[in-house]
Amino acid sequence: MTEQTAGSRPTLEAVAAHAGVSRATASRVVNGGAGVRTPLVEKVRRAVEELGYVPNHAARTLVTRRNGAVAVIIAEPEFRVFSDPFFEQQVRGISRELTAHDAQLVLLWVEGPGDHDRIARYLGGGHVDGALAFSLHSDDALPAVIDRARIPVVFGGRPTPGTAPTIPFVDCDNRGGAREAVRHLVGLGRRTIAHISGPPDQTSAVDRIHGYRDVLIDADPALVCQGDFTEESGARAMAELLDRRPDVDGVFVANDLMASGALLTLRERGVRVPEDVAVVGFDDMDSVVRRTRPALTTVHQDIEGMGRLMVKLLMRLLDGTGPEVPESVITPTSLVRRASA
Amino acid sequence: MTEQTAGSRPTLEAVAAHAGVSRATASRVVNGGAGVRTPLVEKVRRAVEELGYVPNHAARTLVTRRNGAVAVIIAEPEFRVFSDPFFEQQVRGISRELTAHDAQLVLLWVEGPGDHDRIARYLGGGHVDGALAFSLHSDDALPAVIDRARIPVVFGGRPTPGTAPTIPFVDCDNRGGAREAVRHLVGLGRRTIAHISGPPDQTSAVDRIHGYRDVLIDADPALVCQGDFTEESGARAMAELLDRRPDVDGVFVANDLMASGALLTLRERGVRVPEDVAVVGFDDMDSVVRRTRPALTTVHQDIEGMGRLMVKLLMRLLDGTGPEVPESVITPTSLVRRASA
DNA sequence: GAATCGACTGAGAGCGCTCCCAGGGTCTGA
DNA sequence: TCAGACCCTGGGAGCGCTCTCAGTCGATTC
Repeated sequence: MTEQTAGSRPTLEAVAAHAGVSRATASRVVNGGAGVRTPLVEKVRRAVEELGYVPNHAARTLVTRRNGAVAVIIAEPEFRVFSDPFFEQQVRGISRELTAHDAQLVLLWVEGPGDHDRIARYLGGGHVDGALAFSLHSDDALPAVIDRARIPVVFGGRPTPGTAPTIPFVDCDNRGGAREAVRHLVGLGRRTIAHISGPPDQTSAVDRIHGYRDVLIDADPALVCQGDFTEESGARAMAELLDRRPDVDGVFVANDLMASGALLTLRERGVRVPEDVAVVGFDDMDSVVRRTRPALTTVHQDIEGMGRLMVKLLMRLLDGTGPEVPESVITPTSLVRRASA
Repeated sequence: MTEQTAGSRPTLEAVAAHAGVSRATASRVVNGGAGVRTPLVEKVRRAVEELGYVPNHAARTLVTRRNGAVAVIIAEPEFRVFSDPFFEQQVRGISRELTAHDAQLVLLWVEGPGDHDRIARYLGGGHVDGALAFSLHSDDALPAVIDRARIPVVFGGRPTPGTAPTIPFVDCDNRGGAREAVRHLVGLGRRTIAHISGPPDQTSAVDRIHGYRDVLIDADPALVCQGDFTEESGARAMAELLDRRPDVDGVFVANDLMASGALLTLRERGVRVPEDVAVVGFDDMDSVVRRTRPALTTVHQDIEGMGRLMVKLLMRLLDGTGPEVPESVITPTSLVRRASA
């Protein structure tokens, strides 16, 4: 019996032969060695080492029905989602946690509805044990596509109500964070507090408005101006707000990027921050916060931690541990006080 | 949700039975249907449809020894490689081309030397057919790790000489592009042309200096000032250059980001661009070029195309088509003339 | 009309691994 | 010293698919 076939990699069979044990025993050792006597474990380990044995992943998956890979679905309906620092941090958290679980990250990049079929086929094809996706817009058909694949999925961000009710998600406490931001402004003695909101088809934006309204129940509707989460839109919204209500003395902006834009407008108009108008952002995005003048007071969320949490939730789903449909997780936010408010 | 086969998914066997053919015939149809009579093809197709059959990837891989996945190795020895627009574009190109080849992208995120073992094991474990990696710094041990895995690999960017001699790469014509940039400055009648270079442990930076020297053989060494590819370093280098040689009337900067910094310094010092000093960058990075004043003349490279090319090269390696060791590809660059030179 | 040929089809042998189950060895208690 | 209990170990049966190879069947040719 030849031990090592030239060319191809050694198999478990070869390791077993080399160690003088059966394939079953070799397999046990390779998978942790529980229930195998120490001397045999040693022998097998040595054989593995000497032969440079690496388990064949496909063969293992075929019988275990587990392949140790998780898909991360990144949809790019618009400009540069991928290089968004928010995404980067979340994906990093996911990657780290996945590594800790010895699972692999398979990137599924969706460029449009034309890809949905491909994605569905892939997810359904048993290539991955589960998937992580990000809920973006309410008109996105992706959640439905993913749902159809019938594999465990966890969302990053709360999906639009009704889109995917059975899928657990991880989101930060957008509403609570917004409330805290607004209360902080109130606590500072501000009387006329405006809100620059994000696009209404994203739940995070909607939740943040709700948080604002929770505190300021009777606020003048003219005090809410909508942006689209970009810096320019924040600048524009701030200008409009200033025109509508020159008496504004506090602004809660739905994200840091727009807050940065708002700060620019305020400076241009000669409005002092925080003396005349106090500004609070949301996200505590490092790359933005570092460069605003004055330093931005904002609502911090642990983005990387949310990524890790998504993986943990998914792993629980895969293990079958915990409740059948694990409840979603809302992570806490905290206000970071800097100079702008 | 719907009923569908309780528990496990239908197998080829089931499809065959449903269609009244053998497993072999069903397999042929699923894999293109060549050599099967039309009525049978129809029958099998219908069975596949009705049963919602999806091939089991692991089983297929087990016998074909091909798994249709390619690893993209992203090393992050420093701050935010991932959200770098350069990377984003390249990865997008890779992703698109991979999809066109029906292959899957597996992301391998390397966070440090501690991960090397994991990566090596993964690459060697038959999880992927090949790998794509980016050569970053000369002191990086990653190329060696990858080389040891003995699977087809293609690099993005030329590796440091001696690191991985047998691995093909895709790089743009850094030297030629640099030469064109400098010649353009010469053609503009500039006499004292400086160069702001990148970090010397990256081949792209080295090649660009070489290109500069190719044209300006006798240039004063004081005309070359080193940066680290960041905007700030470009600003600093420009300041130093101005101090050393106030008579400078042209600068070739090794990348756009540093060029943007240089432009800032020039403006601060009241030096007119391009009247007093003409500036040429490198990369034609959209996000940078769009915001410089004046608009930056720069050397364009097709980054997404390079990503696609990496995949094409790898596919050729996997197919066994073409030469045993395919030669690397150097993509052309082109000068984009804008206002700064 | 029979022989030859070519085009399809299907049976069966694995790919490399895990896991069930029976059998053998060892250890303990009487 | 021997039976019974308990551990280990190894044989063997697949996991679902591809692929070779032999066999079938209709068509073509003389």
